[in-house]
Amino acid sequence: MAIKRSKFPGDKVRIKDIARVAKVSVGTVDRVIHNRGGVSLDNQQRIEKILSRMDFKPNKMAQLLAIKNDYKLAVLLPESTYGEYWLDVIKGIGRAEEEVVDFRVRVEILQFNQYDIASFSKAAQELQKLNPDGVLMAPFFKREVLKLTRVLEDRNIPFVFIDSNVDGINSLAYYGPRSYQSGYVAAKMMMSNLEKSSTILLVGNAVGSNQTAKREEGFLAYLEKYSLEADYKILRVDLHADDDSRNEAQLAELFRKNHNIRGIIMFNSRIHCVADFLEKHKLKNIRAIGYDLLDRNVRFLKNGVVECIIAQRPQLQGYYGLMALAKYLAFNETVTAPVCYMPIDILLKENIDDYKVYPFDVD
Amino acid sequence: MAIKRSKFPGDKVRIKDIARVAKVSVGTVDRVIHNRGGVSLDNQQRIEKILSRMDFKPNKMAQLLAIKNDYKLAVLLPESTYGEYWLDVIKGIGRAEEEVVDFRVRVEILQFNQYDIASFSKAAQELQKLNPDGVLMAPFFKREVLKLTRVLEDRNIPFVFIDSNVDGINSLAYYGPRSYQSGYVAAKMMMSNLEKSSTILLVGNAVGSNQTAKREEGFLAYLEKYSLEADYKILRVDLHADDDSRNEAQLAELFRKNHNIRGIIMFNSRIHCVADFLEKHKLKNIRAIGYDLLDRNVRFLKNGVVECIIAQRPQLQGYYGLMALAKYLAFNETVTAPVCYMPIDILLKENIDDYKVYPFDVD
DNA sequence: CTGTTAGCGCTTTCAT
DNA sequence: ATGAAAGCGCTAACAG
Repeated sequence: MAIKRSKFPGDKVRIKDIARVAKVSVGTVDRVIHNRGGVSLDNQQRIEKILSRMDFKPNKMAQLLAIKNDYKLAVLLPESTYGEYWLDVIKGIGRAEEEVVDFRVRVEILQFNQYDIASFSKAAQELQKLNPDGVLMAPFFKREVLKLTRVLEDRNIPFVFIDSNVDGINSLAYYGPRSYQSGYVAAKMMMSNLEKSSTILLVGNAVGSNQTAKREEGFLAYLEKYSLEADYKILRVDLHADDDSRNEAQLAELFRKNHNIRGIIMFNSRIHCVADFLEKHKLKNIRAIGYDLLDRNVRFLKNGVVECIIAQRPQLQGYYGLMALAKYLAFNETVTAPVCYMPIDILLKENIDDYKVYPFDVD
Repeated sequence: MAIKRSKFPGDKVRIKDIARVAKVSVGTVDRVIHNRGGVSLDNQQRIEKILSRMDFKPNKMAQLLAIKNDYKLAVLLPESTYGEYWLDVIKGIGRAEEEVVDFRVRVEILQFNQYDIASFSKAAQELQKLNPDGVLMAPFFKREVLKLTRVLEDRNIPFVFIDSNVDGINSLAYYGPRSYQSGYVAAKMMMSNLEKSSTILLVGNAVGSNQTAKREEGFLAYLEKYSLEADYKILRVDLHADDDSRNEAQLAELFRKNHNIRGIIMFNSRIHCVADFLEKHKLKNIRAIGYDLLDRNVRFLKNGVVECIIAQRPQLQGYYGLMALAKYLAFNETVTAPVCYMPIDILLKENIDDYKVYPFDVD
């Protein structure tokens, strides 16, 4: 299909125009635009006035063409060993990178083991050696994070948090969930029409992350708010990240001892483990609710073993995080939403099919 | 905060490099890159090979700086008289426009009365006079749409549909909801724990749009699928777009005659009318479900009068629609997802607060 | 058919 | 403190 074009309306005001009006050279105008100094106070002020009067907006193309520097962004994330959650985050980062690669922004990804402080420190070291122009990170291990951000602040390197926020640190932006609130939502989904005096099983992390803990808090807060604790029996158990057979034994034991389990909520992303168990033992009529759209979770959502999954847009977190840095650095744009919480998405069998966030994605 | 920069790695291959390798001038290379013809077959093929071997990627900045044309996109949408739904669409368009305005893409918005064919035709006429390079439209009035798209196809002007799709038309892309499915989801939300043998009130459009009809179909399909029709009494009524007092009378009448109404689903975006009524008459314990996050609807969601709102990302539709055109025209990018259905978002009192789609939005 | 060249708007260096 | 001019990579008009 041939592409038609219309003439460009020559309305934009250029540096040259400013220079002509101010009766100075483009060089001088450029100096005041960028506060490079070396301009007489008189000229300085006069040109500034003209600049704003004529509403000068630099042409980004020309700017980027003329500038010879590029921006190196470092990304610090957990490895994606335990489910593809972090892969989704990286996908979003990749999409953002594509959009800004033409603006001389490059991205380097560093990963660490989310259960191993030392690996975080090591990655943080590497990051410092990279000497990036900006950093995007998931702040695991508060102490280490503080150490790192202090260095970054010293070097005037801006950084953005995703996944969870750290109080008292002046980051450029935070894009992530409100875990407490998402636990609250999960409770709502769990409790609507759950048979009274039945048992609800809460499953947590053996390793214990801040995020799952907060979700649980939110969940319990809902029960309390609507005074539901008395009507149900609440059971609590921790499962391990990798020991499947042990987990299965644990679940079997629980179900043997409790015949009235009607609801299971898993606060981390491994509801599929529970679903595996339920499916294998043909346990029906149990409402399973979990987090994060891992493929295995989605499968169980679609076949009805899992009732509901709460999601928090991992892709979007990565995308927005990187874009915030890129816009801040390459476009000199201020970040208008320094703190932005991800929507708490409620996914059911019935609405999972149309749930995609990026139509321009490759897959 | 001072911005640090690292050196740009001089890795990019330029037209000049290709020319040197091929022992021709940049002009010739440019000709084959753009298939402008006038190149000997020999050179043509040789240069093409070198181009791909050296993985030449044009520098967009330079390109956009050199090109003097701009792209004029026309947008054809309903007026936003009846609630701010279309304002949200426009907001998304505005955001997209901002992102591409530096790439010489301008946007002109034309609006019509969605209840008046003639106004659509008139707007379509204007649009043709504009002679845009691309068109984004909400295809109301199938017949008229066909007329318009035929003209556009004749002139090789690409167009994108949002809000609803038109079968048998070869649009560049479609971004919108699956209304049937969203009705199905609404039914799920309605029926979970709804008291048996109670009455459900379905409210439709007096004017009747395709979209509301499809939502209703989906809703009923759910009831049928789970054989719920027998357990409930289904009542149906149409309300009018603007006649508030008449609507109120109608509702009052219905409630007088039916004392067991426990659920109300409104298939258009005016659940707030129903909510007004419920609030005024202090009718509690009735599950009201509706569509679209108009401010008035959200208010009732937050205060608990409305239980659930189904939303379909109007902003995103506008944003993606415009971006698809812009990328196609200004960036020569193919549209990877010609048909993309919007997520069916389930909003409750508990998750409405974090529901925003654009962290970079002004508001 | 092919090469040359003058921009596009901005940055930056080098004189003055 | 200021101006002139050489690019950045690409396009397009013009000359051969």
